[in-house]
Amino acid sequence: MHKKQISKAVINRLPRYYRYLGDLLEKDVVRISSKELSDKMKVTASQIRQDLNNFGGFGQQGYGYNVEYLHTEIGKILGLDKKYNIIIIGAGNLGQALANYVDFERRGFYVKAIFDINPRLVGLSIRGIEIKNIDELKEYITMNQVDIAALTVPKAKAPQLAADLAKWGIKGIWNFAPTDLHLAEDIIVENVHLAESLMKLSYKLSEKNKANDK
Amino acid sequence: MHKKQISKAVINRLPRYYRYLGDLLEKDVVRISSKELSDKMKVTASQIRQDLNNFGGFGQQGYGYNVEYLHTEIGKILGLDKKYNIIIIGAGNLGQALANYVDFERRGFYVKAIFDINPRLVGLSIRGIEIKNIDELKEYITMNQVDIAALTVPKAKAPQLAADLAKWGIKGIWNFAPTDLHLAEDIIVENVHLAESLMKLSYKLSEKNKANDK
DNA sequence: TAGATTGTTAATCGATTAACAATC
DNA sequence: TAGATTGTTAATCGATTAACAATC
Repeated sequence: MHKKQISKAVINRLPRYYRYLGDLLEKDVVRISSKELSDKMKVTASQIRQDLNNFGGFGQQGYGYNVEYLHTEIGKILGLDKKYNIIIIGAGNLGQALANYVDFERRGFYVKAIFDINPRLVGLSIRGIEIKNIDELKEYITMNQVDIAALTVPKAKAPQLAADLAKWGIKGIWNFAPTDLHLAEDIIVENVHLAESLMKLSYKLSEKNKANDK
Repeated sequence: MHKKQISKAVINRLPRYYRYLGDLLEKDVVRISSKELSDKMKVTASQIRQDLNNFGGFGQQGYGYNVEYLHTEIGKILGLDKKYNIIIIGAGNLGQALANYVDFERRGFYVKAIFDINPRLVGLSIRGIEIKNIDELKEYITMNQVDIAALTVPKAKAPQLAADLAKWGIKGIWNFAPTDLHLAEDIIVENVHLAESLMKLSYKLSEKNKANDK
């Protein structure tokens, strides 16, 4: 059976749908039409229906979509019905911020350990999660089920570390280092490049300035 | 004169070009062809040439591109030749992580103040930058030139705060709150939705699992 | 039933890739 | 000059939007 590949553009929009549906759910909204949702989200109703129908018919003619049901189904598509064990590598400010972000657990992402190279940080705890020495990383991954490693280490350290993580059996890397990790393609990498995000903001600001100067 | 609008896809790629060129520059690489760069970046040479030619002819036939020149020119396109004053609103973990991220200054982004509602944080300093009471926000913005506000506050507070910031004359918002800010269109918003990034990773992981189960 | 809204096909639009003449 | 590589046009591909029959 030939399953049509879902386009990347669609996947990128799914978390946003999920967020809006979660917000509606909190407001006890029971049903919503693609038109109503399109008004809220500033996208076309057609796009919403096309996107959802990549995964199945979640709506009902003449009625629209049941908010709770659609929220749950998109959650399943995103894999949020599963639990993931995360380790954070790099206990700097960003690593600590991630470790403190309790909301992740609500979505099934559990931070199990933090690793750092700095002996002054090793032994400390964040939210009850111990900072371990990075020397113990290999053994930890081998002995525990770890699904995701969040990489908040300096750029220079990231590629080698990522290669090691892949070798030791990590499945996914949430990469915050400002570099691309070129790994075997069965290792999933999701990048968060803050500097690039800020540059986009900078671009848009200077575009606006140019427009105003005219 | 009719200036062709640059597509969003192109803008999104510019910071990545800038990063690769910066890396080449550090390695003292003088020239690079679109073909060589395409091999490194895993994109087509054709796309690189198309992207760059939206902004002008930066290369030379038979030679390629001068790395330093191209780096500088893309920097100008991105507005990195200008200086920006940033304030951070929300001195939680993420706000503190941003305040500590020295590298931003290298690119012309200067963190001038941090604001928080929590009286226990007010008065503390991060890298010599004082945490002020959020009550002083309006006056600060009015009295100082502030270009960008990084918003690292809880979701519930973000929309009202963003509306206030817009009213008080902020030009750009770097939004880390997991919500969309619907503001007048002359206010530039750049979102960093960490939870959505993690969901994409989750999706890709569960896709891989499904493929393996077959 | 009549009205509303989906699911889905077809049309349009835009982005990417290929190809090659221009030119360094 | 000959070889290399750009800048740019044309062809292809994919994503978005429009339209409407199906159906609740």
